[in-house]
Amino acid sequence: MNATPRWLTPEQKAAWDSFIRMQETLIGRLTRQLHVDSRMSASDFIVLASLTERGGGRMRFLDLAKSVEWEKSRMSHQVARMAKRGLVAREECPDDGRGWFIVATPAGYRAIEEAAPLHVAHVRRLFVDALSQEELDTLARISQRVLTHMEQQPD
Amino acid sequence: MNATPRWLTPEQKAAWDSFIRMQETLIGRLTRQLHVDSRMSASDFIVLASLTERGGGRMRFLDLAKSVEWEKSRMSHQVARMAKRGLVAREECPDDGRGWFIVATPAGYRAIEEAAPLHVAHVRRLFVDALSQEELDTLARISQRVLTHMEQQPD
DNA sequence: ACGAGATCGTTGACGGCTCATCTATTCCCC
DNA sequence: GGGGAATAGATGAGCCGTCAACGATCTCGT
Repeated sequence: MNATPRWLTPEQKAAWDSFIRMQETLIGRLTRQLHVDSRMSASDFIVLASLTERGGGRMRFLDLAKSVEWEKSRMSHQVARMAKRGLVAREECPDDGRGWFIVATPAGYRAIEEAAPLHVAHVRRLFVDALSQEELDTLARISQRVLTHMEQQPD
Repeated sequence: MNATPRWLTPEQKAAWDSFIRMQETLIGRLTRQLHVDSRMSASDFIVLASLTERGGGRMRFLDLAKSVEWEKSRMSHQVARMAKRGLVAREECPDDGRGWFIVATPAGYRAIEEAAPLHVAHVRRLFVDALSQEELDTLARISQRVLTHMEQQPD
């Protein structure tokens, strides 16, 4: 007895389903809109935003990866693609022969500065405007609770 | 005056950030866990689940796509991959020479039946168990509100 | 000073997603 | 019944993400 039930209750399933549906629809629309507006992927945006805001336009590779919570492999591929398109550049690191600095190029700055206000406008239009400040606070609290809970769980 | 502000308020930004972080972490962990447990992608899972639950194991291609709200191109690629791995098969449609039925193979049934309880267990462990039923209801209501709001917005 | 192990980052293979374009059929209206 | 528009679905290019394996450099104990 007290076995974990095999399925979710209808109420639990309803919550899960609507969360998943909302999240997929919202992320999908924002991603497509970002691409249409700015010819940038969500990954490009996040990397440039973190690099310029939190790193002053210049960060060690792994610090950059940590700042957006990505695995190094993902960041490595991403930086390679962005370097090819001229959004960032790699600079040698004098203190550590293995390492690199990733630098936002002028084109990278231009790209993020043009994209950011448009992106924020869509976030507002599709998400923020749908909810009251109280609902936003509640969602933040719930999200934080799930995050904290996950941190305590293995994998 | 009354111009739309360029950025979000700190409270709005906090809500947005924690939602995004939660959603990415949660989806990422569930996806990886599904692959480890069942050698299946989230897409495989969704398609097989919809096909077997809502379609009795046999559905017209576009009905299947609509049932999971995917574009036909995405579904076409997905079905091609799944067919190659033997999870589904295509059957000709007598009523419409352009169309196909997508059928879950025995291997497909086996795969979803093995994967589903494991997946649900992770959803419970990482998400449902983090929240009270009241919080789940609140999240469902908020998600629904965002969805409804998005439906009224162009693109 | 040297070797084991840790750390920094890259690479290749593979599957997944989007967009644009294409073919084959069916519908419908004259 | 013939021709144009709509519909069903496939295809190819290009980017993105994961996993596993790898080479290069650094660190630290002895």
